[in-house]
Amino acid sequence: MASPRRKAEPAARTQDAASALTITDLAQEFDITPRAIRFYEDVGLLTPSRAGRNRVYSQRDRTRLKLTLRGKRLGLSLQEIKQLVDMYDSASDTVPQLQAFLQVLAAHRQLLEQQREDIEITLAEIAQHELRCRQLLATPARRKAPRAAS
Amino acid sequence: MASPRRKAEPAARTQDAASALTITDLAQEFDITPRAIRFYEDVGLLTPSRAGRNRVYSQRDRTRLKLTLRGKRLGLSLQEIKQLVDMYDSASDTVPQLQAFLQVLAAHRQLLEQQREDIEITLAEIAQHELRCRQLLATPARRKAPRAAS
DNA sequence: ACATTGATTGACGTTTACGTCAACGTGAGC
DNA sequence: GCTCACGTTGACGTAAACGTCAATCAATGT
Repeated sequence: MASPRRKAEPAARTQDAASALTITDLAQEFDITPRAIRFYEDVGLLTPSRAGRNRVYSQRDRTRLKLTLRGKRLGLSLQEIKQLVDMYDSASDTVPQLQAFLQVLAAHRQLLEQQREDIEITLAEIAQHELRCRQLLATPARRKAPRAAS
Repeated sequence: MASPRRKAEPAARTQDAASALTITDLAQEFDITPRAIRFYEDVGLLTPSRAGRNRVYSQRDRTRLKLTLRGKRLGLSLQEIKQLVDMYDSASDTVPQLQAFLQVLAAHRQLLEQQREDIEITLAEIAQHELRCRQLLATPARRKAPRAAS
């Protein structure tokens, strides 16, 4: 309980050394549970190497995790996220592959543009409501006047 | 099968007449199933009146449904949506209520602003990828050149 | 009168995205 | 040698958001 108990790094076994991350490193950095990270691995979003039994995460994994969480904030399913992220570092080279690629990109772009519009509208409405609230709070306490707006 | 089979509208029983909507009306308009609409009612998002056993939806219900679906596109849960939508037409009048109101609005605004940022970033990346794809497709068929980018 | 069409009410099933718990291994430090 | 914190592997549980029946009822066309 007293000693810092750092994980000693056995002289960089096979990996890059410096960029090696444990599962709790990632969990803490992104404020999620190890369970979630393992689940993302099951889905195929992460593919950590192993040091014995333990998972070792590279910077590539870290990036993919970051993208994953961003996708989640946008309401995408893990499958959709995988589609995107896989393409991000696959760099296909055949013509039909590239065309399919473009299809998926276009679909996602449309979705995102729709979302952006929804967000703008909602933000505008929220601003309206905030304004009204503040005005009501600013009025000198006229209690309960259920009049219709003029 | 030949006759249009419209639902005759029994001389506007108790409601506004013109704005009366059936569940399938709504379902078709918003391209969802009646089941989903009933589910939204269970959650408390919709409160249709009844014509006998059948549900009758007002324009208010229609609006709330529209807001609901917009919320869903933004990845909000039905509970979160209910929070927002309920406030939209509740117009509380006590000071603590208004302050709580503002709290919820601020929270949602923050969430939406985060999302907007995520979307901008993702759209930018997608644009990048689309560009790269199109450039690859435009190159005069040099098959498989696994060179690193210069 | 009767079949058809549309709506309703349970009730159970399903998918997604993890949470939770148990049992076990394991290197570090005392 | 023992503990102990950290990690792993199942396995099962769960909440959200409906889907999918089945049974039933009600109005309507013919």
